[in-house]
Amino acid sequence: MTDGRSRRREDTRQRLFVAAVELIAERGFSATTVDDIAARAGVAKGTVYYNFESKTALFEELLRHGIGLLTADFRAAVDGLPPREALAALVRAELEYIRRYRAFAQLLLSEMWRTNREWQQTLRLLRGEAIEVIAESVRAGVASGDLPADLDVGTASSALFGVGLVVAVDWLVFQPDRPIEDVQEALLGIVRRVAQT
Amino acid sequence: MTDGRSRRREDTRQRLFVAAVELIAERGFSATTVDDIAARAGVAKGTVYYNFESKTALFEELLRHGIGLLTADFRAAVDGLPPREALAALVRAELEYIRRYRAFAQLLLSEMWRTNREWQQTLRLLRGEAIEVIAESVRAGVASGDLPADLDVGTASSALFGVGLVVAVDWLVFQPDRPIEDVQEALLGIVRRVAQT
DNA sequence: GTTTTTATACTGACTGGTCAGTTTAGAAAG
DNA sequence: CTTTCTAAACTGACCAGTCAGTATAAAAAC
Repeated sequence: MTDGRSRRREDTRQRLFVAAVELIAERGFSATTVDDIAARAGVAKGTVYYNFESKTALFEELLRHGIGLLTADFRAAVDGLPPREALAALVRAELEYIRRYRAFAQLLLSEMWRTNREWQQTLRLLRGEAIEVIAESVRAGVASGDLPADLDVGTASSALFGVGLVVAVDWLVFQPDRPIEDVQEALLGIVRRVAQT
Repeated sequence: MTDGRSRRREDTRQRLFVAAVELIAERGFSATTVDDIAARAGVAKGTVYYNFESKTALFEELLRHGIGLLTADFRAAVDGLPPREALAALVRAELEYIRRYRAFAQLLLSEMWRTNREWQQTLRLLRGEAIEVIAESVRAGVASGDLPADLDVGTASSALFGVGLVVAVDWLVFQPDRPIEDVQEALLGIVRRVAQT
């Protein structure tokens, strides 16, 4: 199944993803040209269109791929943990992810709350999947009494997700010298306080 | 001083601001055309260039105008208040602002953490001015012992600013039916807890 | 007060360039 | 002998910015 041909192809697609994510994080989708993406990936323009339907399709697959990884990390992080520990693990996982896929996180932050774009629907769905993992832990915690009973599951989950994203990206952009541990500690401290019953 | 001519011109500029902010919030800067802006403002394309140097210049002035209003609101909100009350007042002011200038808030969220764009410098400066108002209250609170001594002023201030923006815009985009008071209460509750000495 | 002049505000067709996407003939990899 | 990629030319839509000309309000001249 994974013969040399499809591995090679997967490699090319990966290089295109990396090139696209970096450029789009910097300049935004519309300001990034297909020629730029191809050049940075070290590939001919035709190859982009051999591997993807269109520029938009490339971007949508990129979103699917990136958020898919994040969701998987979230699932792995909470696996088997009780609610309060699960929340701490989620914060750690999110920051770790953002540190590793910095450009993708920046791109997400820029596109997440935009309306009226073609991929809006896709993004909304994917966001829902990632947040649902958080929501499961919050829901369990509220049910078991480990978390405040008056906590609104939906709001708390999306707030946790969004706050991690902003604080981490803000740190990456405006105070890149500061060690990530500081940010993680600050965020964990906040979550711990808010989670107090 | 305010003769018919300059009043008319100011009117046109205002209409262009409103049109531009709505379109850019939806589609982003690059995907918004000058023709679109002119059409929505109900003026000819040439008028845009009569009133502004370029598309980018229009956007930069828009940023200045919008963040200027926010900073002024912040100053008015904290005026004379002791630190802890000042923080609550800032949260209220920020949410009130976002409710009123919804599109601008969305635009800010999308463009704030982008790198390598022409207006990046301007935006960074303006962000600094707004956050400095928050920082003054935090600093005073830490000094007087009203706020935890180990609170990092810079991080806390920018986190407060960013969190308000994200939570509010997330609410506007994904749960528009929910009354703003809920969001305000939730946010105030969090800030109160975090601010505990 | 009516006419002429001037300054300011605005118009919209036009231009030069850019960019997504296509096409082609062929090379390289498997 | 098929799949994947290359290189380069090409098309057509779209778009930022320009410019010659028009409209209008106020000031100047009569």
